[in-house]
Amino acid sequence: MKCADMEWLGHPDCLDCIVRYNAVLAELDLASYETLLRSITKEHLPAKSLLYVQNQPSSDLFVIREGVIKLEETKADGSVRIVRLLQSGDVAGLEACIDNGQGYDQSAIVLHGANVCKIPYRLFDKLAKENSSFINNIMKTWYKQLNASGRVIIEFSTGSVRDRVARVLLYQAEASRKRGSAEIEMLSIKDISALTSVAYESISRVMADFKRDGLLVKSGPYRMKYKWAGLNALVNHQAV
Amino acid sequence: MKCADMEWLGHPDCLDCIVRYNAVLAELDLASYETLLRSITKEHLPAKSLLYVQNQPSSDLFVIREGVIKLEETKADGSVRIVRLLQSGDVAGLEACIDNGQGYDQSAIVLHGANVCKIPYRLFDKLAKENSSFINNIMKTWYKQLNASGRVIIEFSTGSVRDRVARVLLYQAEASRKRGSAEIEMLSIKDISALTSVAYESISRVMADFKRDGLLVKSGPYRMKYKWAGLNALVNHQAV
DNA sequence: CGAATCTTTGAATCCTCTCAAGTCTTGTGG
DNA sequence: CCACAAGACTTGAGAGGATTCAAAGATTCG
Repeated sequence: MKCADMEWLGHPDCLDCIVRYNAVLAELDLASYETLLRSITKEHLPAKSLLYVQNQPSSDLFVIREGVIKLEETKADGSVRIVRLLQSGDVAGLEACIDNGQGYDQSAIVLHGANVCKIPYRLFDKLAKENSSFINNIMKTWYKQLNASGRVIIEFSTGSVRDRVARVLLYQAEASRKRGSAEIEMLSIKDISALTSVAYESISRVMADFKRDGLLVKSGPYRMKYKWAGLNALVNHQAV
Repeated sequence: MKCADMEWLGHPDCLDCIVRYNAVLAELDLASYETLLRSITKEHLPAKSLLYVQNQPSSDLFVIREGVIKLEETKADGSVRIVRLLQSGDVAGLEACIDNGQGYDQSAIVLHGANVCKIPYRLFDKLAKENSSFINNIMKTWYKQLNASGRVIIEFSTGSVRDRVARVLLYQAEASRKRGSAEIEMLSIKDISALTSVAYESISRVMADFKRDGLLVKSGPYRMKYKWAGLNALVNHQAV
C-alpha cells in the first residue's frame, strides 16, 4: 500500500509518528516532506514474518507503528539470543543504513502481527546528503535508543529469574502505558527465555507465581492485564 | 600539559591516534587541525582517579591512549555495575557531548593508571558546526563502538562463571595483543565481579583453577601472562 | 614494616537447570 | 463448528552450580 494511496501527505498520524518520535524532520520544508513520504510504504505484517535477515544486504529501514518486533542474533556457535525488543516508535535497521547497506546486525521478527512504515535506504541516504542536520538528529535519536536498550538488555540478563521476568513485563507494560493501554502483548515463554537467558521452564514457574499472586491476569490470546505497582515492588524488592 | 608544549601539531602519535581510531579528522584542513589540537590536553592519570562523574555536567570528552578505564553506573537502588571497559583508542564521554553537556551516563574510573587526551566539549561542538561530516563520522565510529561493547557486555553477563571470566580475560587479551603485548593488565577480582554480576568468591575460585591449569601466570603487579588458545578453547567448550 | 585491602578457601544452603511426563492452546482441515 | 495435531505451557524431582557467611592468608602502598 503506497503512501499516496493513504493520503500520507499531511496525514496527522504520519507527521505525528515521524516528527514526534524521531524529531528529525521538523527542519525540512514541505517539498522535502513530499519526496520523502511518497516512497514510504505502510505495511501490515502477520505474526512471525521477517522484516529483514541478519547479514543480508540491507535496503530499508522501518519505523514500528504497532506491535512488537524482536531482534534476534545468531552467534558463531549457532546459539540464538534476542538482543532487543522494538515497539511503537522505535526504528529498526538503521545500522545497515549507517553502514551503507552492508547488512543487518540481527534478524527482525514480528511477534503477533505489526504495522510498520518501510523507508528505502536510498531515500534515507539522499535526504541525509541534502540536509546535513537530518542525519545528525537521526543519529542522536538512534544513539539514545541504542544506549537505553543496551541498559535494558543488561537488566534482563542479571539478577534472579524472578527479577528478570518482572523487568521484562515492566518493560512491556511501560510501552503499553504510553499507548494508553492497560494490557500487554505477551511475549511467548520461549521469547522471554531467549531474552533473559533463562530456561523456559523456570520462566513458566515464575509466571505461574505471578498469576497466583494476581499480578498478571490473562485477558485474551497473547494479552494480559498487569499490576504495575506489584511488578515494580518486585523489581525493587519492596513489600506490595 | 598543553598540546603546544608537546609539539602536538604534526606529532605523529597524535595524528595517528585521532585519525586512525576515529577516522574523523581526515577531511579537515590543517588550519582546523591546528585550532583543534591546541586545546587538547594530554594527561596522565593515576590509579583510581576519575575522568568524570555520573550525572555531573559535562565539559570534556576523552580519548584513551594507554591503560584501562571502567565505566560504572550507579542505579536508583544504589547498586553499582560496570557497563563498559575502555582501552587504547576508545572514546569516553561522547554521550554528554551529543546531549549538549547534559551530564555523563556513567562515572569513568581509571584502573591502574592511564594516559588520555582530553578534548573540551566546546571545541568538539564548534568543529561539529563548522564541518557537518565531522559529526557524522564520529557518530558512525561511536555507533560501532557502542554496538560492539554492548555485545561484549551481554557475553560477560551470560553463561557459567567459568565462561564469563574466560571471556573477560580474552577481551583483555585481545586489547593487549593489539598493542603487541603478551601480558594483560589485570582487573581486580571485584572489578570482574562488577562486570559479570558474579560473586567475587566465585571469580576467585575460577581464577585459581585457571592458574592451576597454567592458563594464567602472574608476571608482575596487576599483570598476567595468558594462554590465548587455552582460554579460547574454554569459551568455545573445546578440548585444549 | 604494618594497616588496609584484596584474595583464597571451606561448608552449607539456595537457586536454577535438566530431564521427563503430562496438560492446555491454537489454528487447520474436515 | 468440531476434532485433531502440533506446538506451547505446566509441573515434579533430582543434580549441579553459584551464593553466602565466615575466617584465614596474601598483597600493596604509604
